[in-house]
Amino acid sequence: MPKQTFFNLPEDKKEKIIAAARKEFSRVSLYEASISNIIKDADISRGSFYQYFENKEDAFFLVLEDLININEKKFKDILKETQGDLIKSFVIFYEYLLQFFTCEKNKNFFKNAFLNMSHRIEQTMTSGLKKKNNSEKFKGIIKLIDISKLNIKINEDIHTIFRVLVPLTTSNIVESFAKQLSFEKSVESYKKQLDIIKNGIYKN
Amino acid sequence: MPKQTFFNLPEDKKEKIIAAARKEFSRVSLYEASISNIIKDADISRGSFYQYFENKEDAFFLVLEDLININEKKFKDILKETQGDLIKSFVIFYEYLLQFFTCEKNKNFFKNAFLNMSHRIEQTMTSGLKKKNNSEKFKGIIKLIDISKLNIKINEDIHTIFRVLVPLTTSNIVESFAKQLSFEKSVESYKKQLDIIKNGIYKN
DNA sequence: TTGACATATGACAACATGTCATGTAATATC
DNA sequence: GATATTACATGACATGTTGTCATATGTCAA
Repeated sequence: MPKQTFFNLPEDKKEKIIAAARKEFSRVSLYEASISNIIKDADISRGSFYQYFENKEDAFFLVLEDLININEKKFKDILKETQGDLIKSFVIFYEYLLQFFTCEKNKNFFKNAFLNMSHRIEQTMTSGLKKKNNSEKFKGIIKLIDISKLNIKINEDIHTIFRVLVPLTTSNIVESFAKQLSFEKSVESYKKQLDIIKNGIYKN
Repeated sequence: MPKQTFFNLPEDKKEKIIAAARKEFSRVSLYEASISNIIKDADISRGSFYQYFENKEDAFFLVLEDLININEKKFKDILKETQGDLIKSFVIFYEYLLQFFTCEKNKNFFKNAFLNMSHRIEQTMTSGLKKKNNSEKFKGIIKLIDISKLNIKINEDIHTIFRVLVPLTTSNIVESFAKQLSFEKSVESYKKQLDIIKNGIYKN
Protein backbone atom coordinates (compact mmCIF):
# COMPACT_ATOMS: atom_id res chain seq x y z
CA MET A 1 0.00 0.00 0.00
CA PRO A 2 1.23 3.50 -0.79
CA LYS A 3 2.03 5.53 2.29
CA GLN A 4 -0.29 8.17 3.74
CA THR A 5 1.94 10.86 2.30
CA PHE A 6 0.87 9.80 -1.16
CA PHE A 7 -2.81 10.02 -0.38
CA ASN A 8 -2.33 13.46 1.13
CA LEU A 9 -1.04 14.74 -2.18
CA PRO A 10 -3.16 17.06 -4.31
CA GLU A 11 -5.29 15.16 -6.78
CA ASP A 12 -3.49 16.30 -9.90
CA LYS A 13 -0.10 15.33 -8.55
CA LYS A 14 -1.39 11.90 -7.62
CA GLU A 15 -2.81 11.45 -11.08
CA LYS A 16 0.43 12.53 -12.70
CA ILE A 17 2.30 9.92 -10.71
CA ILE A 18 -0.19 7.16 -11.47
CA ALA A 19 -0.05 8.05 -15.14
CA ALA A 20 3.74 7.93 -15.14
CA ALA A 21 3.76 4.58 -13.36
CA ARG A 22 1.17 3.22 -15.73
CA LYS A 23 3.23 4.35 -18.71
CA GLU A 24 6.31 2.55 -17.42
CA PHE A 25 4.41 -0.63 -16.54
CA SER A 26 2.90 -0.59 -20.00
CA ARG A 27 6.35 -0.40 -21.54
CA VAL A 28 7.79 -3.38 -19.68
CA SER A 29 6.88 -5.81 -16.96
CA LEU A 30 6.95 -5.04 -13.27
CA TYR A 31 10.39 -6.54 -12.95
CA GLU A 32 12.00 -4.72 -15.84
CA ALA A 33 10.36 -1.43 -14.96
CA SER A 34 12.63 1.33 -13.73
CA ILE A 35 11.75 3.73 -10.97
CA SER A 36 14.04 6.26 -12.62
CA ASN A 37 11.72 6.38 -15.62
CA ILE A 38 8.68 6.87 -13.45
CA ILE A 39 10.11 9.75 -11.44
CA LYS A 40 11.49 11.40 -14.57
CA ASP A 41 8.08 11.24 -16.17
CA ALA A 42 6.15 12.26 -13.08
CA ASP A 43 8.58 15.05 -12.40
CA ILE A 44 9.29 14.11 -8.82
CA SER A 45 12.52 13.36 -7.02
CA ARG A 46 13.77 9.94 -6.11
CA GLY A 47 13.40 10.76 -2.45
CA SER A 48 9.76 11.66 -2.96
CA PHE A 49 9.05 8.38 -4.66
CA TYR A 50 10.18 6.53 -1.58
CA GLN A 51 8.14 8.83 0.59
CA TYR A 52 5.06 7.80 -1.36
CA PHE A 53 5.76 4.13 -1.98
CA GLU A 54 7.46 1.25 -0.28
CA ASN A 55 8.94 0.11 -3.56
CA LYS A 56 8.19 -0.54 -7.22
CA GLU A 57 5.54 -3.17 -6.52
CA ASP A 58 3.68 -0.72 -4.37
CA ALA A 59 3.31 1.65 -7.30
CA PHE A 60 2.37 -1.19 -9.60
CA PHE A 61 -0.49 -2.38 -7.45
CA LEU A 62 -1.77 1.14 -7.13
CA VAL A 63 -2.13 1.31 -10.89
CA LEU A 64 -3.59 -2.17 -11.08
CA GLU A 65 -6.20 -1.57 -8.40
CA ASP A 66 -7.05 1.72 -9.97
CA LEU A 67 -7.91 -0.11 -13.18
CA ILE A 68 -9.63 -3.07 -11.57
CA ASN A 69 -11.93 -1.02 -9.37
CA ILE A 70 -13.66 0.19 -12.47
CA ASN A 71 -15.06 -3.32 -12.93
CA GLU A 72 -16.21 -3.74 -9.35
CA LYS A 73 -19.91 -3.59 -10.05
CA LYS A 74 -19.88 -5.11 -13.49
CA PHE A 75 -20.32 -8.77 -12.62
CA LYS A 76 -23.31 -8.07 -10.42
CA ASP A 77 -24.94 -6.07 -13.17
CA ILE A 78 -24.48 -8.94 -15.58
CA LEU A 79 -25.95 -11.42 -13.11
CA LYS A 80 -29.05 -9.27 -12.94
CA GLU A 81 -29.23 -9.05 -16.72
CA THR A 82 -29.13 -12.83 -17.09
CA GLN A 83 -31.57 -13.35 -14.25
CA GLY A 84 -28.98 -15.18 -12.23
CA ASP A 85 -27.73 -17.59 -14.88
CA LEU A 86 -24.22 -18.21 -13.62
CA ILE A 87 -22.59 -19.63 -16.72
CA LYS A 88 -24.23 -17.16 -19.05
CA SER A 89 -22.97 -14.42 -16.78
CA PHE A 90 -19.44 -15.70 -16.87
CA VAL A 91 -19.49 -15.74 -20.66
CA ILE A 92 -20.74 -12.18 -20.88
CA PHE A 93 -18.31 -11.08 -18.22
CA TYR A 94 -15.48 -12.77 -20.10
CA GLU A 95 -16.37 -10.92 -23.28
CA TYR A 96 -16.49 -7.71 -21.34
CA LEU A 97 -13.13 -8.32 -19.65
CA LEU A 98 -11.46 -9.32 -22.87
CA GLN A 99 -12.52 -6.09 -24.47
CA PHE A 100 -11.49 -4.06 -21.47
CA PHE A 101 -8.07 -5.68 -21.25
CA THR A 102 -7.29 -5.46 -24.91
CA CYS A 103 -8.51 -1.97 -25.73
CA GLU A 104 -5.78 0.29 -27.06
CA LYS A 105 -5.46 2.21 -23.81
CA ASN A 106 -5.00 -0.83 -21.59
CA LYS A 107 -3.60 -3.62 -23.66
CA ASN A 108 0.10 -3.10 -23.04
CA PHE A 109 -0.29 -2.74 -19.33
CA PHE A 110 -2.36 -5.90 -19.05
CA LYS A 111 -0.18 -7.83 -21.42
CA ASN A 112 2.77 -7.17 -19.16
CA ALA A 113 0.68 -7.91 -16.12
CA PHE A 114 -0.82 -11.16 -17.40
CA LEU A 115 2.23 -12.67 -19.01
CA ASN A 116 4.20 -12.08 -15.86
CA MET A 117 1.27 -12.91 -13.68
CA SER A 118 2.36 -13.65 -10.17
CA HIS A 119 0.10 -15.01 -7.53
CA ARG A 120 -0.37 -11.60 -5.99
CA ILE A 121 -1.35 -9.99 -9.27
CA GLU A 122 -3.87 -12.73 -9.87
CA GLN A 123 -5.24 -12.28 -6.37
CA THR A 124 -5.71 -8.57 -6.96
CA MET A 125 -7.34 -9.11 -10.32
CA THR A 126 -9.85 -11.58 -9.02
CA SER A 127 -10.40 -10.19 -5.55
CA GLY A 128 -13.87 -9.01 -6.53
CA LEU A 129 -15.02 -12.56 -7.15
CA LYS A 130 -13.48 -14.19 -4.13
CA LYS A 131 -14.95 -15.01 -0.78
CA LYS A 132 -11.99 -14.27 1.43
CA ASN A 133 -11.96 -10.82 3.00
CA ASN A 134 -14.95 -10.00 0.84
CA SER A 135 -17.51 -12.00 2.69
CA GLU A 136 -20.11 -9.24 2.43
CA LYS A 137 -19.41 -8.59 -1.22
CA PHE A 138 -19.51 -12.28 -1.96
CA LYS A 139 -22.84 -12.73 -0.21
CA GLY A 140 -24.18 -9.93 -2.35
CA ILE A 141 -23.15 -11.85 -5.43
CA ILE A 142 -24.59 -15.16 -4.23
CA LYS A 143 -27.97 -13.56 -3.68
CA LEU A 144 -28.17 -12.73 -7.36
CA ILE A 145 -27.48 -16.27 -8.56
CA ASP A 146 -30.43 -18.42 -9.52
CA ILE A 147 -29.62 -21.47 -7.42
CA SER A 148 -32.61 -23.45 -8.71
CA LYS A 149 -30.75 -24.10 -11.96
CA LEU A 150 -27.76 -25.44 -10.13
CA ASN A 151 -26.93 -28.88 -8.98
CA ILE A 152 -25.74 -28.02 -5.47
CA LYS A 153 -26.44 -29.47 -2.07
CA ILE A 154 -25.18 -26.91 0.39
CA ASN A 155 -24.60 -23.22 -0.04
CA GLU A 156 -20.87 -23.71 0.43
CA ASP A 157 -20.82 -25.44 -2.95
CA ILE A 158 -21.21 -22.07 -4.65
CA HIS A 159 -17.86 -21.14 -3.26
CA THR A 160 -16.32 -24.26 -4.74
CA ILE A 161 -17.88 -23.48 -8.09
CA PHE A 162 -16.22 -20.09 -8.08
CA ARG A 163 -12.94 -21.72 -7.20
CA VAL A 164 -13.26 -23.62 -10.44
CA LEU A 165 -14.59 -20.85 -12.64
CA VAL A 166 -12.28 -18.04 -11.57
CA PRO A 167 -8.93 -19.70 -12.35
CA LEU A 168 -10.39 -21.11 -15.53
CA THR A 169 -11.39 -17.64 -16.62
CA THR A 170 -8.01 -16.23 -15.70
CA SER A 171 -6.12 -18.90 -17.55
CA ASN A 172 -8.17 -18.21 -20.65
CA ILE A 173 -7.40 -14.52 -20.51
CA VAL A 174 -3.71 -15.18 -20.06
CA GLU A 175 -3.76 -17.59 -22.96
CA SER A 176 -5.54 -15.06 -25.06
CA PHE A 177 -2.64 -12.66 -24.55
CA ALA A 178 0.07 -15.29 -24.86
CA LYS A 179 -1.20 -16.70 -28.13
CA GLN A 180 -2.65 -13.42 -29.31
CA LEU A 181 -5.98 -15.06 -29.97
CA SER A 182 -8.70 -13.10 -31.69
CA PHE A 183 -11.68 -12.11 -29.61
CA GLU A 184 -13.87 -14.68 -31.34
CA LYS A 185 -11.43 -17.58 -31.01
CA SER A 186 -10.88 -16.85 -27.36
CA VAL A 187 -14.57 -16.64 -26.52
CA GLU A 188 -15.33 -19.77 -28.49
CA SER A 189 -12.67 -21.72 -26.65
CA TYR A 190 -13.86 -20.38 -23.31
CA LYS A 191 -17.45 -21.37 -24.04
CA LYS A 192 -16.43 -24.93 -24.84
CA GLN A 193 -14.70 -25.18 -21.51
CA LEU A 194 -17.69 -23.79 -19.68
CA ASP A 195 -19.88 -26.40 -21.34
CA ILE A 196 -17.80 -28.99 -19.61
CA ILE A 197 -18.34 -27.33 -16.26
CA LYS A 198 -22.01 -27.08 -17.03
CA ASN A 199 -22.64 -30.69 -17.92
CA GLY A 200 -19.80 -32.53 -16.29
CA ILE A 201 -17.47 -34.92 -18.01
CA TYR A 202 -18.75 -38.20 -16.60
CA LYS A 203 -21.79 -40.00 -17.90
CA ASN A 204 -24.43 -40.55 -15.29
CA MET B 1 17.94 -22.37 -23.90
CA PRO B 2 21.49 -22.53 -22.58
CA LYS B 3 24.11 -22.18 -25.29
CA GLN B 4 25.97 -25.10 -26.82
CA THR B 5 29.04 -24.17 -24.79
CA PHE B 6 27.18 -25.15 -21.66
CA PHE B 7 26.26 -28.57 -22.96
CA ASN B 8 29.85 -29.17 -24.03
CA LEU B 9 30.97 -28.81 -20.45
CA PRO B 10 32.10 -31.83 -18.45
CA GLU B 11 29.25 -33.39 -16.52
CA ASP B 12 30.47 -32.45 -13.05
CA LYS B 13 30.91 -28.81 -13.96
CA LYS B 14 27.43 -28.68 -15.41
CA GLU B 15 26.02 -30.20 -12.27
CA LYS B 16 27.89 -27.76 -10.09
CA ILE B 17 26.40 -24.86 -12.04
CA ILE B 18 22.88 -26.27 -11.92
CA ALA B 19 23.23 -26.84 -8.19
CA ALA B 20 24.42 -23.28 -7.66
CA ALA B 21 21.58 -21.89 -9.72
CA ARG B 22 19.09 -24.03 -7.91
CA LYS B 23 20.43 -22.85 -4.58
CA GLU B 24 20.02 -19.21 -5.56
CA PHE B 25 16.54 -19.72 -7.02
CA SER B 26 15.56 -21.50 -3.83
CA ARG B 27 16.70 -18.54 -1.79
CA VAL B 28 14.71 -15.92 -3.70
CA SER B 29 12.51 -15.60 -6.73
CA LEU B 30 13.76 -15.44 -10.28
CA TYR B 31 13.62 -11.68 -10.24
CA GLU B 32 15.45 -11.14 -6.99
CA ALA B 33 18.06 -13.76 -7.78
CA SER B 34 21.58 -12.51 -8.35
CA ILE B 35 23.89 -13.90 -10.99
CA SER B 36 26.78 -12.87 -8.76
CA ASN B 37 25.68 -15.39 -6.16
CA ILE B 38 25.39 -18.14 -8.71
CA ILE B 39 28.85 -17.65 -10.17
CA LYS B 40 30.39 -17.29 -6.73
CA ASP B 41 28.83 -20.55 -5.67
CA ALA B 42 29.55 -22.39 -8.90
CA ASP B 43 33.09 -21.08 -8.95
CA ILE B 44 32.95 -19.70 -12.46
CA SER B 45 33.64 -16.24 -13.81
CA ARG B 46 31.00 -13.76 -14.84
CA GLY B 47 32.18 -14.02 -18.40
CA SER B 48 31.68 -17.76 -18.39
CA PHE B 49 28.14 -17.43 -17.14
CA TYR B 50 27.26 -15.36 -20.16
CA GLN B 51 29.00 -17.84 -22.38
CA TYR B 52 26.70 -20.55 -21.04
CA PHE B 53 23.46 -18.65 -20.66
CA GLU B 54 21.62 -15.88 -22.37
CA ASN B 55 20.59 -14.43 -19.02
CA LYS B 56 19.22 -15.28 -15.60
CA GLU B 57 15.98 -16.73 -16.96
CA ASP B 58 17.93 -19.10 -19.09
CA ALA B 59 19.56 -20.61 -16.04
CA PHE B 60 16.28 -20.69 -14.19
CA PHE B 61 14.52 -22.70 -16.83
CA LEU B 62 17.39 -25.13 -17.00
CA VAL B 63 16.87 -25.91 -13.33
CA LEU B 64 13.11 -26.02 -13.70
CA GLU B 65 13.15 -28.39 -16.64
CA ASP B 66 15.69 -30.54 -14.90
CA LEU B 67 13.24 -30.98 -12.04
CA ILE B 68 10.13 -31.36 -14.15
CA ASN B 69 11.52 -34.00 -16.44
CA ILE B 70 11.60 -36.37 -13.51
CA ASN B 71 7.80 -36.44 -13.61
CA GLU B 72 7.53 -37.03 -17.33
CA LYS B 73 6.26 -40.59 -17.17
CA LYS B 74 4.37 -40.34 -13.94
CA PHE B 75 0.95 -39.32 -15.24
CA LYS B 76 0.88 -42.15 -17.75
CA ASP B 77 1.76 -44.65 -15.08
CA ILE B 78 -1.07 -43.40 -12.93
CA LEU B 79 -3.54 -43.63 -15.81
CA LYS B 80 -2.59 -47.27 -16.22
CA GLU B 81 -3.01 -47.88 -12.49
CA THR B 82 -6.52 -46.46 -12.49
CA GLN B 83 -7.48 -48.25 -15.68
CA GLY B 84 -7.96 -45.00 -17.48
CA ASP B 85 -10.13 -43.20 -14.93
CA LEU B 86 -9.30 -39.61 -15.72
CA ILE B 87 -10.48 -37.86 -12.58
CA LYS B 88 -9.10 -40.53 -10.28
CA SER B 89 -5.80 -40.12 -12.09
CA PHE B 90 -5.77 -36.39 -11.60
CA VAL B 91 -6.36 -36.80 -7.88
CA ILE B 92 -3.54 -39.29 -7.49
CA PHE B 93 -1.30 -37.15 -9.67
CA TYR B 94 -2.15 -34.11 -7.57
CA GLU B 95 -1.19 -35.92 -4.40
CA TYR B 96 2.02 -37.01 -6.02
CA LEU B 97 2.86 -33.51 -7.24
CA LEU B 98 2.06 -31.90 -3.93
CA GLN B 99 4.45 -34.23 -2.20
CA PHE B 100 7.11 -33.70 -4.81
CA PHE B 101 6.85 -29.92 -4.68
CA THR B 102 6.80 -29.65 -0.93
CA CYS B 103 9.47 -32.14 0.04
CA GLU B 104 12.34 -30.58 1.96
CA LYS B 105 14.68 -30.67 -1.02
CA ASN B 106 12.35 -28.88 -3.43
CA LYS B 107 9.95 -26.78 -1.46
CA ASN B 108 11.81 -23.47 -1.47
CA PHE B 109 12.53 -23.60 -5.14
CA PHE B 110 8.94 -24.34 -6.04
CA LYS B 111 7.56 -21.87 -3.57
CA ASN B 112 9.53 -19.13 -5.30
CA ALA B 113 8.54 -20.50 -8.68
CA PHE B 114 4.83 -20.83 -7.96
CA LEU B 115 4.26 -17.63 -6.07
CA ASN B 116 5.93 -15.69 -8.86
CA MET B 117 4.45 -17.90 -11.51
CA SER B 118 4.67 -16.27 -14.86
CA HIS B 119 2.99 -17.62 -17.93
CA ARG B 120 6.22 -19.14 -19.17
CA ILE B 121 6.88 -20.95 -15.92
CA GLU B 122 3.39 -22.36 -15.97
CA GLN B 123 3.84 -23.45 -19.56
CA THR B 124 7.02 -25.27 -18.69
CA MET B 125 5.48 -26.92 -15.66
CA THR B 126 2.50 -28.21 -17.54
CA SER B 127 4.08 -28.92 -20.89
CA GLY B 128 3.84 -32.64 -20.31
CA LEU B 129 0.07 -32.48 -20.20
CA LYS B 130 -0.47 -30.16 -23.13
CA LYS B 131 -1.27 -30.89 -26.70
CA LYS B 132 0.75 -28.20 -28.37
CA ASN B 133 4.18 -29.25 -29.58
CA ASN B 134 3.61 -32.52 -27.82
CA SER B 135 1.14 -34.02 -30.20
CA GLU B 136 2.77 -37.45 -30.03
CA LYS B 137 3.08 -37.40 -26.29
CA PHE B 138 -0.50 -36.23 -25.95
CA LYS B 139 -1.81 -39.00 -28.18
CA GLY B 140 0.03 -41.47 -25.99
CA ILE B 141 -1.86 -40.12 -23.01
CA ILE B 142 -5.25 -40.14 -24.72
CA LYS B 143 -4.87 -43.79 -25.60
CA LEU B 144 -4.70 -44.63 -21.92
CA ILE B 145 -7.90 -42.85 -20.99
CA ASP B 146 -11.07 -44.90 -20.67
CA ILE B 147 -13.32 -42.84 -22.92
CA SER B 148 -16.36 -45.02 -22.27
CA LYS B 149 -16.80 -43.38 -18.88
CA LEU B 150 -16.75 -39.93 -20.38
CA ASN B 151 -19.49 -37.79 -21.72
CA ILE B 152 -17.76 -36.65 -24.92
CA LYS B 153 -18.87 -36.42 -28.51
CA ILE B 154 -15.68 -35.94 -30.50
CA ASN B 155 -12.14 -36.79 -29.62
CA GLU B 156 -11.22 -33.10 -29.60
CA ASP B 157 -13.27 -32.78 -26.43
CA ILE B 158 -10.54 -34.52 -24.50
CA HIS B 159 -8.31 -31.62 -25.32
CA THR B 160 -10.88 -29.21 -23.94
CA ILE B 161 -11.19 -31.28 -20.79
CA PHE B 162 -7.46 -30.97 -20.23
CA ARG B 163 -7.71 -27.24 -20.78
CA VAL B 164 -10.03 -27.17 -17.81
CA LEU B 165 -8.24 -29.63 -15.57
CA VAL B 166 -4.68 -28.39 -16.02
CA PRO B 167 -5.17 -24.76 -14.94
CA LEU B 168 -7.43 -25.92 -12.15
CA THR B 169 -4.72 -28.22 -10.89
CA THR B 170 -2.11 -25.49 -11.18
CA SER B 171 -4.19 -22.96 -9.34
CA ASN B 172 -4.72 -25.41 -6.51
CA ILE B 173 -1.01 -26.03 -6.19
CA VAL B 174 -0.27 -22.33 -6.16
CA GLU B 175 -2.92 -21.78 -3.53
CA SER B 176 -1.52 -24.57 -1.48
CA PHE B 177 1.80 -22.70 -1.34
CA ALA B 178 0.26 -19.27 -0.89
CA LYS B 179 -1.96 -20.26 2.01
CA GLN B 180 0.40 -22.91 3.29
CA LEU B 181 -2.37 -25.46 3.30
CA SER B 182 -1.76 -28.86 4.78
CA PHE B 183 -1.56 -31.78 2.40
CA GLU B 184 -4.96 -33.04 3.54
CA LYS B 185 -6.76 -29.71 3.28
CA SER B 186 -5.36 -29.10 -0.16
CA VAL B 187 -6.32 -32.51 -1.51
CA GLU B 188 -9.78 -32.28 0.01
CA SER B 189 -10.40 -28.93 -1.60
CA TYR B 190 -9.08 -30.16 -4.94
CA LYS B 191 -11.34 -33.21 -4.83
CA LYS B 192 -14.41 -31.07 -4.24
CA GLN B 193 -13.57 -29.04 -7.28
CA LEU B 194 -13.05 -32.12 -9.38
CA ASP B 195 -16.47 -33.37 -8.31
CA ILE B 196 -17.90 -30.33 -9.99
CA ILE B 197 -16.07 -31.10 -13.19
CA LYS B 198 -17.22 -34.67 -12.93
CA ASN B 199 -20.91 -34.04 -12.51
CA GLY B 200 -21.40 -30.57 -13.88
CA ILE B 201 -23.04 -27.72 -12.09
CA TYR B 202 -26.34 -27.56 -13.95
CA LYS B 203 -29.26 -29.83 -13.28
CA ASN B 204 -30.33 -31.82 -16.29
C1' DT C 1 55.28 -25.76 -34.63
C1' DT C 2 51.74 -23.32 -36.11
C1' DG C 3 47.25 -21.80 -36.73
C1' DA C 4 42.34 -21.99 -35.82
C1' DC C 5 39.01 -22.39 -32.75
C1' DA C 6 36.70 -23.01 -28.17
C1' DT C 7 36.64 -21.56 -23.60
C1' DA C 8 37.85 -18.60 -19.43
C1' DT C 9 38.50 -14.32 -17.15
C1' DG C 10 37.76 -10.10 -14.49
C1' DA C 11 37.78 -5.14 -15.17
C1' DC C 12 34.46 -1.95 -16.59
C1' DA C 13 30.55 1.06 -18.22
C1' DA C 14 26.07 1.89 -17.43
C1' DC C 15 22.48 1.67 -14.71
C1' DA C 16 19.39 0.43 -10.49
C1' DT C 17 17.79 0.80 -5.91
C1' DG C 18 17.06 2.59 -1.30
C1' DT C 19 18.90 5.92 2.21
C1' DC C 20 19.94 10.07 4.41
C1' DA C 21 21.29 14.66 5.68
C1' DT C 22 19.68 18.72 4.54
C1' DG C 23 16.42 21.81 2.63
C1' DT C 24 11.85 24.07 2.44
C1' DA C 25 6.95 24.69 3.21
C1' DA C 26 2.90 24.44 6.04
C1' DT C 27 0.68 24.33 10.40
C1' DA C 28 0.08 24.66 15.32
C1' DT C 29 1.22 26.84 19.73
C1' DC C 30 2.44 30.42 22.57
C1' DG D 1 4.09 38.02 15.32
C1' DA D 2 7.49 34.70 16.72
C1' DT D 3 8.63 30.11 17.43
C1' DA D 4 8.19 25.17 17.53
C1' DT D 5 6.55 21.19 15.27
C1' DT D 6 5.38 18.52 11.80
C1' DA D 7 5.09 17.22 6.89
C1' DC D 8 7.08 17.04 2.47
C1' DA D 9 11.01 17.56 -1.16
C1' DT D 10 15.48 16.87 -2.76
C1' DG D 11 19.52 14.87 -5.06
C1' DA D 12 24.03 13.07 -3.87
C1' DC D 13 25.65 8.72 -2.54
C1' DA D 14 26.85 3.88 -1.14
C1' DT D 15 26.14 -0.35 -2.74
C1' DG D 16 24.75 -3.50 -5.79
C1' DT D 17 23.28 -5.18 -10.41
C1' DT D 18 23.84 -6.68 -15.35
C1' DG D 19 25.97 -7.50 -19.76
C1' DT D 20 30.25 -6.63 -22.59
C1' DC D 21 34.77 -6.96 -24.22
C1' DA D 22 39.74 -7.21 -24.79
C1' DT D 23 42.72 -10.39 -23.52
C1' DA D 24 44.51 -14.82 -21.87
C1' DT D 25 44.55 -19.62 -21.88
C1' DG D 26 43.56 -24.18 -23.32
C1' DT D 27 42.67 -27.76 -27.24
C1' DC D 28 43.06 -30.08 -31.30
C1' DA D 29 44.19 -30.80 -36.23
C1' DA D 30 47.33 -30.28 -39.90
